[in-house]
Amino acid sequence: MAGVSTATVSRALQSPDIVSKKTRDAVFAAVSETGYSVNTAAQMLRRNRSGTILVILPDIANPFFSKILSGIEEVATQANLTILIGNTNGEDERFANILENLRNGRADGALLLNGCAPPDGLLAEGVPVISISERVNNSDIPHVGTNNEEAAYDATRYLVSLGHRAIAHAAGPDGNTLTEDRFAGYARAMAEAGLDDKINRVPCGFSFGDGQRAARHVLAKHADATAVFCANDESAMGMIRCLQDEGYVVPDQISVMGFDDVPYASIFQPELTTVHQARNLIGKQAMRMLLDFLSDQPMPVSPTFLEHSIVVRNSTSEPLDSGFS
Amino acid sequence: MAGVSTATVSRALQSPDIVSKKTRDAVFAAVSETGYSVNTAAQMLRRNRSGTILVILPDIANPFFSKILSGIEEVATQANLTILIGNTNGEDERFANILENLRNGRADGALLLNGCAPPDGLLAEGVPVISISERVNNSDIPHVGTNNEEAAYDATRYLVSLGHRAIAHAAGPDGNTLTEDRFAGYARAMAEAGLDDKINRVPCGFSFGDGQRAARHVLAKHADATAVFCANDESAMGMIRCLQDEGYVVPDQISVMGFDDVPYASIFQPELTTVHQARNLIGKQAMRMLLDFLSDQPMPVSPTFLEHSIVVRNSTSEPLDSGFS
DNA sequence: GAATCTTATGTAATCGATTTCATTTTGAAT
DNA sequence: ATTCAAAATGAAATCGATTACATAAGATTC
Repeated sequence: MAGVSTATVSRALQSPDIVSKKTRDAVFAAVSETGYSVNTAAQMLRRNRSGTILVILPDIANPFFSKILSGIEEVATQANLTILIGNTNGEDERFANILENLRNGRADGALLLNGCAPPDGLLAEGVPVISISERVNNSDIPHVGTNNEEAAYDATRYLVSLGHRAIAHAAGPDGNTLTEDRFAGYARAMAEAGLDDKINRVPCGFSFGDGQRAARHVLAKHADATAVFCANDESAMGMIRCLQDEGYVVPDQISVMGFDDVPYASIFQPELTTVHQARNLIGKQAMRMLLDFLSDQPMPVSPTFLEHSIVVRNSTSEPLDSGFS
Repeated sequence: MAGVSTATVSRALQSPDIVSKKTRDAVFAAVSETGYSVNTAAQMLRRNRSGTILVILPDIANPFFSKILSGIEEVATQANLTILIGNTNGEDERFANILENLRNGRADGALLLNGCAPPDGLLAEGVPVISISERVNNSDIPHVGTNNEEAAYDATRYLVSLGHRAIAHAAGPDGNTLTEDRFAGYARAMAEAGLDDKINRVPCGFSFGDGQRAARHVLAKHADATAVFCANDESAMGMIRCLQDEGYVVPDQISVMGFDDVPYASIFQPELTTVHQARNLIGKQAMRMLLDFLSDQPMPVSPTFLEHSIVVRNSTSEPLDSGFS
């Protein structure tokens, strides 16, 4: 004890400026002497704040999320907030359990990366939540991410500008807003180029294996395609690998484009042409918005979109005149 | 309120069996009616337990850690524990901040995946800690992982068994126990095969770029090498890519072997021959041990090693008689 | 039916930090 | 030196769940 009351200790630690220099020094000295550390539980209880925000994602191992996470962490750390990561694994029960953290006070707010609306009643009243990357359908949850429709439009236009006409789209999993947004952008660009009759939506998915399967589908049903725009990078790599296994040369005979620009996109052979998302910035921006909510700032109603860009590498080129044969 | 005291509510929720069926039902009814949720802060304060364990790792984005994490999570979830992830980014300051969670009561114990000893005094007294994967030098922290010396020995023996003689080792970063253990296993296998004079430790690192740089080193200084055993998969991929860029064919002219068996090892071309670590089991085992500590079981003194295995894919083959030229 | 033992519940203290309110100290102004 | 405002501190209530202890209700035995 430094000869002062606990009240003064608390003040010295939380708002050093309202305490006289003399006692402040005494308190800090005692703190470092004893190795005292504020008890978080008591603080949480009294303040009715946990100083923690919950990040909910479907799969921690997915490299797509890692940069977003770093962005979130950066801002959270600056603001002295802890982040608690909840891995849903795509399971509703896990999701529900994770949301419990908002009701029992373990977290003050949440960032939602799994694109699922919290079931009715599971979301505590007035708890700030922001969705990232994947919009949540039919909900008024504020959103931060990439304008997927626009980005897919740009990607498709790029392929068109190379001279491609028969461009297929390997779409993501059904019931996912990313899938719909990206398909819409693709379809718009195709229509605008007068290629309505070339619009081909190939059912695919987001995994490497999905891409391989979709490649066989393309070869079987759309053999005239000279380019495929895939819903994400992983499926694009699967698509390419399967095409190569079948003896096709990418991009000479068929161009393949991805979406996301994951770290591996530039290591894969051929290096992947793709749509770059500003993942770090998305994370930062979302976290900043959540901070605003936590200090009772008003919520924006329209989604916040961050810049995307087309990254041209070696998986796309001008088509052979005849298409591949 | 269900007509009972708060004490009874607490009992009904925490140990349903010591409460009469009638009141138990009444309490549960009231709970689901009101959507009541136990306040974690108060519970933590009173119990002097957070029900949280801290997982400290250097880089959340590293795919090597993801499977370990899933294993940890599985066991933790079963035991009704929350896991808090701390990302050090390799920075000491971050590390210190993260350890603070053990002293302020936010977490009850920790799993250490960064291979760094907690600085003196920063580790709260009597807090259980287990190191995973990377041993912590000069410390008595219990350990769970792969026997790296043995695994590297097995890997090297596999290359020897293919007929290789001039086998270089691209070692990991200095000052890392993994680096030393793996080099030791390599050296032991080489010596045992009468190849002491062929032992070549090439400075490398764990990243793709490190592997590329090390490849140039090998070409420049050890042109007789017919095989390279790399410290991990990522550097092995970099090594292969650089060799390919220089016009060599892997594995025909030179074999390259990795370590870890990360997800990408089987997608990379050529598919990577590597050492598989039971990462999920390692995570599970470590978490189980931590649970034991938390319930005052004694700690094991010797490290717990889980099975590893050699996964043969396409980046290794028998050497050309003459080595590459 | 009384005595005894079990089981179920309530009362009240407790965990540790924060904060309102009251009190004391300091400093400035006259 | 006196007065008054401002600044610094302390006392005590509070957050919500748990639990030792006390008491009440119920079951069991004779």
